[in-house]
Amino acid sequence: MDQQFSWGDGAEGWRKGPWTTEEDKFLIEYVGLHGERRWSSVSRFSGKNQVNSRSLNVGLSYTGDNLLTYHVNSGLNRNGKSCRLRWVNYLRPDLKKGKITPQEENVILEQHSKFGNRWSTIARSLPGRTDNEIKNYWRTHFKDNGKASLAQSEKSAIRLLKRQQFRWQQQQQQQQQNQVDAEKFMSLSDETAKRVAPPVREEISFSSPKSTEEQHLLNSMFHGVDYVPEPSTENILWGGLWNFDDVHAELDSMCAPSRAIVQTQTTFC
DNA sequence: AAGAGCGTCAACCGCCAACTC
DNA sequence: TGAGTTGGCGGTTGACGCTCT
Repeated sequence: MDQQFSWGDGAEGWRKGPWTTEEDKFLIEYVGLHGERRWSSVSRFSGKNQVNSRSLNVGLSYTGDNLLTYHVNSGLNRNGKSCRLRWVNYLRPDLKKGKITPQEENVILEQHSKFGNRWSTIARSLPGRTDNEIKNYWRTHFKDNGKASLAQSEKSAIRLLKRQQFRWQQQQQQQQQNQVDAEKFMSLSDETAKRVAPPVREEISFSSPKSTEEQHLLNSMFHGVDYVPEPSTENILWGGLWNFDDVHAELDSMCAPSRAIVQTQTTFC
């Protein structure tokens, strides 16, 4: 959280830099009441949770004499553009988090060949994906493909594959652990069910939804729908990434186990 | 072990079109 | 009708974490 101090305030007094969970909460509350418009008035809006809202704009600034100035305002001390961007790219409940799937990758390639760098146009073909996300994806995966040497592509691919295999192993371990836990829980549940009070909805701590699960939790908050985790599509992506024609044979053999995983996951989905 | 390099992504900037008064 | 405001868009930057050398 100390990052916010390094970014400091903008020339016009607007706060810049990473958003805090409180600011997110405030913005969500604002959009819930006023809809996705009048972004510039977010800064003047005071939420119903006045205590928390006030705490949003507690800022510390360095004055130059080893003094930290403490200032409190009402409203969200962000400019309209920043608010809109945060909402559109991160807080919108219909956002789809997680990796770009091969299908989406194909759409991006297809649309980019039609429209070029018109990211917002491309994004309309991919519900739940933002122009920023697509832009970043394109830059990361395709932009320099023409320039990149084969050796670099291979190195990059090997590195990515290793990382993916590592993650998959971790996922498997986690699943096994979850299964063990679930079995333990089930064996205990019969005994405890009689003693436990009616299920209490666990309070969601409001943090930035970094993961798909967190994003779904946010969706639940908006729509009152219970969150049901979807099977991970992360591995499926690799089917798409490995479509490059010039991938070395060595990589091919390395991919074999990974492809088996992809197959399994695909049938699961 | 440590620094360099790379990938990823959130956020900012500047421009421009649409809207409002 | 023109000036000011607002919102949308594409480009760019910077931080962070991971991998490589």
